[in-house]
Amino acid sequence: MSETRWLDREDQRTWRTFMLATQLLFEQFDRELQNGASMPTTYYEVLVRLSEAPGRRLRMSDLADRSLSSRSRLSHTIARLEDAGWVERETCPSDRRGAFAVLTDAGFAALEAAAPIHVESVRTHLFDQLDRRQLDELRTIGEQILEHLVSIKGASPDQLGLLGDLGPCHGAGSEDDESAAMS
Amino acid sequence: MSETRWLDREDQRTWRTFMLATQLLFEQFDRELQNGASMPTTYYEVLVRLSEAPGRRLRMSDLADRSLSSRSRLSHTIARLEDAGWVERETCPSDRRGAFAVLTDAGFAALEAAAPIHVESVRTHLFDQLDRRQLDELRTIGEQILEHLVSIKGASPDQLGLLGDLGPCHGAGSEDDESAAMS
DNA sequence: CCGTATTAGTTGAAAAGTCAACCACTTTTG
DNA sequence: CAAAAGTGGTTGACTTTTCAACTAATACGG
Repeated sequence: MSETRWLDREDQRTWRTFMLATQLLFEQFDRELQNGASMPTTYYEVLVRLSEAPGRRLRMSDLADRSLSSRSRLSHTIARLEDAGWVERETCPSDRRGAFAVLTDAGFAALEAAAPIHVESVRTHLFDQLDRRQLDELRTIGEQILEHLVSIKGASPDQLGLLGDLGPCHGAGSEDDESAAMS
Repeated sequence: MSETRWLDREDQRTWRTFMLATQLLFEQFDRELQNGASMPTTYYEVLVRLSEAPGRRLRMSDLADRSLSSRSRLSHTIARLEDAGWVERETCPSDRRGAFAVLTDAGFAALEAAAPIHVESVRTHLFDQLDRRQLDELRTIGEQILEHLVSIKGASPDQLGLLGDLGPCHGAGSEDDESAAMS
């Protein structure tokens, strides 16, 4: 085991700034979603992933990956969402161990109410604060980190399903497809 | 209330990539600190902030801000850290409501053991994946977001104390001052 | 000074998250 | 095709976090 590669003053500053900014940024998003739509981000994540899945349904494991949750956590979360009437469980015909989580109409309505709040947060506190070049830079940085994490198995390709069908971005997609844009 | 400014395909991709990458990155740091040093990041954060404070002590509120924790949460956390023998509470002479959290020698030792693990994580998964230009870019982006959040009171200047005396980075500081470098 | 408002910090109960054990069902394999 | 191994998902106990209420001490305004 070799000598520790400590961070020098400047790298230290970069690291702390990055950590602080992202941390506070996500806290801000959480707060605004909670205050404006009475919905925790964990619920929101789940509802979004379901809403954009075919048939508004997803297998539990699949949903767990896409919403960056452990299977266990998702089980508990879905239980709460069922109580709220936003999601229902359905057994899988082809594999009787399996279960689907299905978004209900009430769940979709709750999501529709919450989405504008959240999107506005993301615009205001992230996109509006950076110029095009910085946003490109940020995406590239994210992609590199992601690629690295996948390569060392710190991330599973399934989690990348979160990126959806958002192809490698030479997109001619419809801009106003609301149901696919609520992230 | 005006029309929602939805994200187009490309911005959507940027946002999700950023979110996914940061999320998984921090999860990776947590995992490696937990596996390699049997210490959750919440504890680590607290120990670091204490270690770099004068006298290795900090008022509870101050520590709460710097470790990005609520006061309540910090109270509970410090209780656990006291049980572990890593921190002690001390009453404040000048304000009898107040309390200090003080890092013990055992706590400092635990931190010294954990720090190399964590620094190596940050290097490997963040710094080693980006070039100098990208790191500069990332810092600037962080600073802009931070400035914005402070301006709308999404962040308190006290939390910026986290950035420490790391002046605006024209640093001629000693590189091997271990006790100040364990972040 | 006295009463009111603030501030520092804690507390306990409820909510959410983690962890490991566990069913029930599939798949593999000898 | 039976036994073993693996997969999908849930459960319950335990830990951590949140939330609102609370104590105690300081600050402020008349």
